[in-house]
Amino acid sequence: MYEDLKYWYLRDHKLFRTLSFGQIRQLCIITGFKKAQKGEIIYFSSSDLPRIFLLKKGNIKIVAIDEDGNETIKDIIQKGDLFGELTLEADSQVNEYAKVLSDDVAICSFLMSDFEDLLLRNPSLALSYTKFVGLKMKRIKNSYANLISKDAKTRLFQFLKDWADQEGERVGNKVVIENYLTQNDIAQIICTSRQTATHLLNEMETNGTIIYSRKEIIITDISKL
Amino acid sequence: MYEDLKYWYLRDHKLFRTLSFGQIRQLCIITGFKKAQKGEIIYFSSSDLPRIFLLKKGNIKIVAIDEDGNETIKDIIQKGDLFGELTLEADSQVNEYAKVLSDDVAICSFLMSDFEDLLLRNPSLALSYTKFVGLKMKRIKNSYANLISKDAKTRLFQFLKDWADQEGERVGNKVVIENYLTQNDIAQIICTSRQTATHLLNEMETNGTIIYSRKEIIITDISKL
DNA sequence: CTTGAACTGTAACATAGCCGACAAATCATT
DNA sequence: AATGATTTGTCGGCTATGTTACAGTTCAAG
Repeated sequence: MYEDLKYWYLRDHKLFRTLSFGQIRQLCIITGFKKAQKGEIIYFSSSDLPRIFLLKKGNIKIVAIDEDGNETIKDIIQKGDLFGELTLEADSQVNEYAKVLSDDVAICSFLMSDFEDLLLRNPSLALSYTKFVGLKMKRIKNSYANLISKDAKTRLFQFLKDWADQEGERVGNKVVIENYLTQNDIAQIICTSRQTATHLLNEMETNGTIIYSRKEIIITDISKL
Repeated sequence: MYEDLKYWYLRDHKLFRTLSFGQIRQLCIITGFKKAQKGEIIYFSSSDLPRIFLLKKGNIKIVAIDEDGNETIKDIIQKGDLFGELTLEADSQVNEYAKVLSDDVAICSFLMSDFEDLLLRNPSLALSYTKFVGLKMKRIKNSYANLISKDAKTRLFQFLKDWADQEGERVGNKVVIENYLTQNDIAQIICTSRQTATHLLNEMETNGTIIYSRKEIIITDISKL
């Protein structure tokens, strides 16, 4: 594999910026690299050694399947995000897979054990990582709090706002979001039925709050939510 | 303050067991210690320096108040748990307080900045701590997943099961739990109205699944849920 | 033993949103 | 252009649960 590329990818991530180039080189922990196309499904085989992944390009969704076969969207991972067992604790019984949402995707990965070694040798990185995991936790807490106490409409609003913040292209008060999700995906994310999501989106469209298409979503005035 | 007591309290916590007595002594980060009685409310004043707390004795609940004045139970903290800003990231805008549930309570606390220093000097502790936060996250994820996909009855069952696991005194298939929660508390934890909780508890009592009183809850046969 | 506050019990009513069912539109593939 | 698969639109009935409202119980404190 291209040695320089490895380092570049790691340095690029905000978590690793504190490390010197020498340190990264010396530690050199990347062991896997993968490209995939839209719709492709990536399994986390539990038999395999536990890994941490870094999404370099594109978007994927993490889907969990429970005992009854119901699918839930656990997470939407965006460019630059780390994912996988961030808790550094292998957890075999969970049944999850990742599905590629964008046109294509680049993922690199490293072994959890290697990463642990790295953390042990770099306390400041360990601290950053702890904060990173903490931040992730805070986000999850927040979004769940929303799910529970608010109704479907508010949840959709909140979701659109978040999405716009993270990925939207803002022009004045107008925000354009590239829409790589189906209405069903959106429904699953905000935890409602597909029908309700459809209904609410159409309502917003007739209100003039958004312009919806399969390619993109335009929020006509973000300041009005 | 009693120097020995400090060390003892820290060593006692599973997170700190990896440290030698010398290390703890040398680092010595405990700065606060507090006792409180049932019903007392402990505010986390945001003006104060950010701290991490360790509950040595008793139970408390963390309650958050949102913009509309609604109260939600964020967490139930039990003996031996760490709480406060576990993410090591001060977060001022959250409006939370802690209320003492058990007869009395002992809490010790240390400054977040001191703890950070400790982590920086003890990478293996940092790693343990990360895993600890991760575990906490996993628990939260699970309980929220429950809240969302299951109905109130299932949620109550799950809650009772968890509670029994954590604190129940098991005699054969019978489990006795010391009940320091009101039905309203339970309702808030499983995210339903007080009335529904009451109704479900009574239903379980007439079924013979549980024997409920304000002092204790007896699950007649844990194996049947 | 009394009194007030905090809990617990019960009922009637309203409703958000789930579900099933099907039609229409859009997209990908040959 | 044709065909099948996926996604979106729409409707009505149904159920779990929130809400409002009030009465009965328990408990602590004087």
